[in-house]
Amino acid sequence: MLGVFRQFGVAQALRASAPRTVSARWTPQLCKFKPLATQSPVLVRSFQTSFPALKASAQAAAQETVAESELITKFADLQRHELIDGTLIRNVTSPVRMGLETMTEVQSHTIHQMLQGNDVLAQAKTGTGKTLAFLLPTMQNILNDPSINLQSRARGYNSRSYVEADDIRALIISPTRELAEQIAAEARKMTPGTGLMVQTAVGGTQKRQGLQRIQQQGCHLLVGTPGRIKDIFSDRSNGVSAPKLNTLILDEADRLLDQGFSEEIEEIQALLPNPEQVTRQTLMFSATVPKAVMKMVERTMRSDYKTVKTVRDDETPVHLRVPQRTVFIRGYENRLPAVLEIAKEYQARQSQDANLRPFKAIVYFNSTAEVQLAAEVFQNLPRVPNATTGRTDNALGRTNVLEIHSRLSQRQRTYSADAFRRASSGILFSSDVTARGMDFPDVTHVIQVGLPSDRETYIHRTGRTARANKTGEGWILLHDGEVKEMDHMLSGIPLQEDSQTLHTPMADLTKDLHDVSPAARAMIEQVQQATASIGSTVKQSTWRSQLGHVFRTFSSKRTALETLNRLAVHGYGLTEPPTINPALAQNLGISRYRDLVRMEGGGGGSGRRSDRRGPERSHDRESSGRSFGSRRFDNDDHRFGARGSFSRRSFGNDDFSDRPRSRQHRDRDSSPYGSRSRY
DNA sequence: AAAAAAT
Repeated sequence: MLGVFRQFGVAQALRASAPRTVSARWTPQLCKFKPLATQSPVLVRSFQTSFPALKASAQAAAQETVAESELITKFADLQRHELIDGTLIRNVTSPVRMGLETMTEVQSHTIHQMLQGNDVLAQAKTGTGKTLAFLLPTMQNILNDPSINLQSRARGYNSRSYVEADDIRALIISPTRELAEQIAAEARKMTPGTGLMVQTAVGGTQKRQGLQRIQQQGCHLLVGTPGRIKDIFSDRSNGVSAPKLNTLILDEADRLLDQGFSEEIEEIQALLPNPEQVTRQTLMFSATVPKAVMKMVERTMRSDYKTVKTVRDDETPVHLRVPQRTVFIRGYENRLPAVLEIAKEYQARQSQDANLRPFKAIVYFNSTAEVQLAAEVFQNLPRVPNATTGRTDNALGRTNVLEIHSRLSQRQRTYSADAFRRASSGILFSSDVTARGMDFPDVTHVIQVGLPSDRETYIHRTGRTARANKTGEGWILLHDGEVKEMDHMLSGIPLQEDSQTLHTPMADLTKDLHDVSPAARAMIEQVQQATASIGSTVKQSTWRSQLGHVFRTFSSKRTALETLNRLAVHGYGLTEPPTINPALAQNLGISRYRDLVRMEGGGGGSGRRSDRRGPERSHDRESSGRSFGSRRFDNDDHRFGARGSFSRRSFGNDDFSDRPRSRQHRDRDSSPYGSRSRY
């Protein structure tokens, strides 16, 4: 079977059995080089690039979109037309393996273009099977090469029982370790019986062991993260190399090519064989292609690259298809109670409605410290004996509480990812490590706590739900102060304000909770109780970790400070907001808010006032000679004692009714927003 | 002070 491909090559197979392809519609000039077309598509391509006229015509062809009717849409047909090896197709279609039958639009277009030997920029939405789209043709191209030493052949014909470590043919780069592992896992489902070896190279794992595995088992496809890949390829003595690398794939290309990653990607490319000597196909997958990234794309890919854009109407992108709700919260201290309430409200309905799937949510925060704190709070939720099960359950019953972010060891990260994948019900507190590409089955909720750093991130996070024809819902918890930025960042996204479903978001946690409904009050108190047992150092650093993001997303620095200060006291239960380094305050542009900022300096947090005053004042250039800040603390201290674990002492924005400015802000921004239906 | 990513 493989012999057929080797003998005739893909190009001929395409012409013979699938005449309705791009190559068949290419302009007559191409026909002059007919003999070449019967050889491997790699040769056709390298020829094109060296003839300007031909290159131009190829570009013209690139503009044409392949008509829907001319594309192969069933995996089985790829085998029937002898485009893809039967074993590969069996692995994809077999019910006991991947069980796939029909290709998604991205898959059919990308596979088509790749088998033609084209460079491809695929703009595909999340959850449309991008991984398979590039793995299948990549593997086929490797199998097409007669010089490839496959695992089974090695056993049969060679004295050695392994394939070489220096025969990497395809390199797949991903922005996160988990995504790399996920891609490799999918690749390994496709390879049984083909003799292809897939290996990973990611950070956080034993480098020596990884190298050993590659050396002993060989490697045709290497999937990894930039740092480790660069590390491995820079060391020429480890025997791992890719002198015949024919395929380079950048998954989540927009991420890999943006600031912070692009340099490393270029360094990796410099370590790979020169594409002038070893023909190389480059593929980039990206849900969005910002202008800044386009420059890198054009620098990396051959000029005749093809763009695959999926525009079919019935494949609406997840972020336009999934119901998404905005919940306005009174303060940041309402965030975790609101998350708890979303979970409980759904669980209550789910227990009554067999059609609802078990609660499985990813909760996104913008800093790892926040993720850690939230996970700890939810793990600490008070447990009560459950009469029916005999176990002690917390408010969420048997829901798995997991966390994932870069502060965890790779072991813990892998555990969390696997456990959440397997869990039928669970809540995963996450940083943006899982925002892109991760495929957790059956996620019912994506909850974003605060605005993400950019629009793309919002869309990618939301894309973790409603995958594989399932439904899902998106939630975002926002403060009034973030509305302006939200309008800008998330314009055009169908967000609907929901002020009905939940009761905790607008509760005033700076006051007694007697006018809050008993159920909501119970949730707030459970969160407060769970928060109380966490150390203040942790809370202080968590608080500080949010500064940058908050001042970027709030339109008013004053409101931002008030929000943060309330969070510190009424959310975290600290006696006073943490101090801020004067230089940092300067950077954040907040040093003039002397009544709201506690400047770091001298004796430290709980020291006597006189200890703090000196250095603080000396640093503040905008000082008018009066120190409201310190006075305020002095006054507050004797007015309010710590009551229980939560001080009721007000700080900064005492409450909205006391501050006409804040109220005005709310009235202006919140109400009109709430009443206008944007869709 | 801030996701991620090499040790």
